Amino acid sequence: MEKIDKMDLKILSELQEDARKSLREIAEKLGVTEATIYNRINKLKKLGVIERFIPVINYSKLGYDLIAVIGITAKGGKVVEVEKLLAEMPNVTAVYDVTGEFDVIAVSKFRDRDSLNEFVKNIGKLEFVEKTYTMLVLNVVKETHMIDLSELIE
Amino acid sequence: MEKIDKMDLKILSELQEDARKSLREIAEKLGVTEATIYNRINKLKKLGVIERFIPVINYSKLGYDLIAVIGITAKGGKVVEVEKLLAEMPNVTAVYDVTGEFDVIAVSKFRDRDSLNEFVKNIGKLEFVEKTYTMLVLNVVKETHMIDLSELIE
DNA sequence: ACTGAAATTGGTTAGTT
DNA sequence: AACTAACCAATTTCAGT
Repeated sequence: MEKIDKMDLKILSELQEDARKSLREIAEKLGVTEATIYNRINKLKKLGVIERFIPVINYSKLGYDLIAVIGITAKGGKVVEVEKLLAEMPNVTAVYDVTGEFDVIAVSKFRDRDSLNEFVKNIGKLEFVEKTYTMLVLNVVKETHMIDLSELIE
Repeated sequence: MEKIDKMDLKILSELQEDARKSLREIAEKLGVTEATIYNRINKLKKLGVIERFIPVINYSKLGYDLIAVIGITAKGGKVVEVEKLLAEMPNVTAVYDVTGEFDVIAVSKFRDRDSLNEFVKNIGKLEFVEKTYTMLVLNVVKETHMIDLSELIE
């Protein structure tokens, strides 16, 4: 399909600042018309570069105060099965297949200690799970979900 | 103004589906007027429940194909300094202060092996860093940045 | 707090260069 | 691929309840 140029990256960068920013505002800033921005954003969605638009919610303010990073080792060759099970769980926000001591790293958020404990115990009991290593998050220092694109623009 | 009720959670849930969804659409779905949705969203922003709106970008399609989860141990009492340095780095998307073998877990994304190698080496050289453990991400199984709020709504 | 309507601003489409 | 221009839709404000 089509190629991503600097105008596209600039639009992405504007949306990173505020995804509800109006097309008109972006257009003015980048010196093109609204229709151009409109078409470019549609192109980026079609290409799958923009997957969706989401609110960044402070889940802590909704009571989700407990975060755990969990390392999991699967029983021989069963990594994919374990990952699938983890990915289905609504409290799990990230599942990474990784190299090293663990096969999988999962990030999960809970409203109370009981839910977290139950979750960890259940994972440990899963048929294909060899061992788990739970790291309780004491403080979220950074969580942007984004990469600064400025190095690609100039 | 203060407390978060079920209407607020329903609005958040609608925005999780699509943060650029129009106030009119949300209003119709929830059986109230646009102005109500408008005021509620502003309340949620003011309360810090909604921090911002962002596009979910497929960074892999922009060339950021290398992801690493890095465990870091800081030298005696210097955890905060290490975290601060990590948080300042543009390629680092998450920094968690954790319990266990490591003091800090960082997630970072790169465009090439050299950048990643350089990054890991630089971290290892930092004054306050005792040791690092790099887990290369082979596959992103899940990365939603969101928690399903339905358990709080009904 | 919510509504309803007015005023303002934004999104979308078609046609043109 | 981007612009103009028109049209329609959505956002924001505010008086009234």
